[in-house]
Amino acid sequence: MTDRFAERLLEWYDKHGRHDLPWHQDRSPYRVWVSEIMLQQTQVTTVIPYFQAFMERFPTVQNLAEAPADDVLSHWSGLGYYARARNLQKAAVQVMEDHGGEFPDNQDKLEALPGIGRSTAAAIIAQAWDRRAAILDGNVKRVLARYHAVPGWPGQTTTLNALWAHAERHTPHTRARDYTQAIMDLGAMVCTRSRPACGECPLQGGCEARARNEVTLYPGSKPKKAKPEKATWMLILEDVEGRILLEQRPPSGIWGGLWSLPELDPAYGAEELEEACEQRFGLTCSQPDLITGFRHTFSHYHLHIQPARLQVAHSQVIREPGTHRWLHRDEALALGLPAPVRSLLTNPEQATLL
DNA sequence: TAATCGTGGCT
DNA sequence: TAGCCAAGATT
Repeated sequence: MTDRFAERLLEWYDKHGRHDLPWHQDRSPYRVWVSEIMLQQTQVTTVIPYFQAFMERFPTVQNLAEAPADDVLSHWSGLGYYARARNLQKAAVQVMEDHGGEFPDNQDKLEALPGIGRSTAAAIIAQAWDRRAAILDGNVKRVLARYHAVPGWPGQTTTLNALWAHAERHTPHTRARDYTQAIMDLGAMVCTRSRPACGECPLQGGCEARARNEVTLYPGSKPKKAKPEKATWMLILEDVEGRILLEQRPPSGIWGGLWSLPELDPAYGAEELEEACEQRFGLTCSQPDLITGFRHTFSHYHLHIQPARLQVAHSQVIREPGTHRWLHRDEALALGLPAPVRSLLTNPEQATLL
């Protein structure tokens, strides 16, 4: 290193960085790990309340390893990317069984745990043990792509390799913990995606994109593709006692492992729903009431959700008994539910009959 | 290599 | 307001 990248960055961090986020007090490997997983593709302000509740319910890795899977998922409900929650508990079990309850403190063994990749492993090493390890999250990618005017978008291998090389080279041998926090804070607070505050940046003197007056051209943007439109029936099956039928989704795929409302193929017409419920669940239902549908946008497609409410005479489900439950509304909301299902059940007054 | 996996904030 | 994107990892 011939420039003073890390030095300038740390000086800025001491004055302007974030020093008191919830996971900054008591930086045990367990707390650092949970925070890093929650923060994957998720903004800090969203994570904070989830982190607090999660730590209160699962204070140690042993508590997490021994908890019911439903309990873990319910604490993740609304946070998204639910494979993170499933992997989190798998990893907790591995830490207990393979590492005697102590987190491994090196890159390779951390990456062997499910849900921990190269950047997250490095973040844990730097934050928990204050040892040198290069991270490369969205903030660091943006800072480095601008500072070095790295062409291309980070999805390309050559671009990604270049960014990793810069990340490794800039990471200092001292104050590794502060440095990793500092470069993320810079990306989040100064070198932002839009309207970066270059005038307040400690690295403005060496920033190649700024020298070219092309800051917002970096990093390159990912090529956009049209999102396909999909549709589904979402069934609100209600028995005479006001209980609702919940169905646990398969472990992989969208909302994997979460409890949700039963769905039917959109190829069914409204007049066929009653018969379909009979076939699928062995339930005798009333004619469906259709509720105003809505469009839910995912990263890769749009999903038109068409709710239908049916009254059920006797509440028994013959098929797949382990994956269905009749629950009252408040009991259902205590489970892990997808966000649109949660809002559908939370605001029934918003549901207009068609 | 490219698709998949969620939700909420921002513009 | 519709699209972009965020403390990425997995398949």
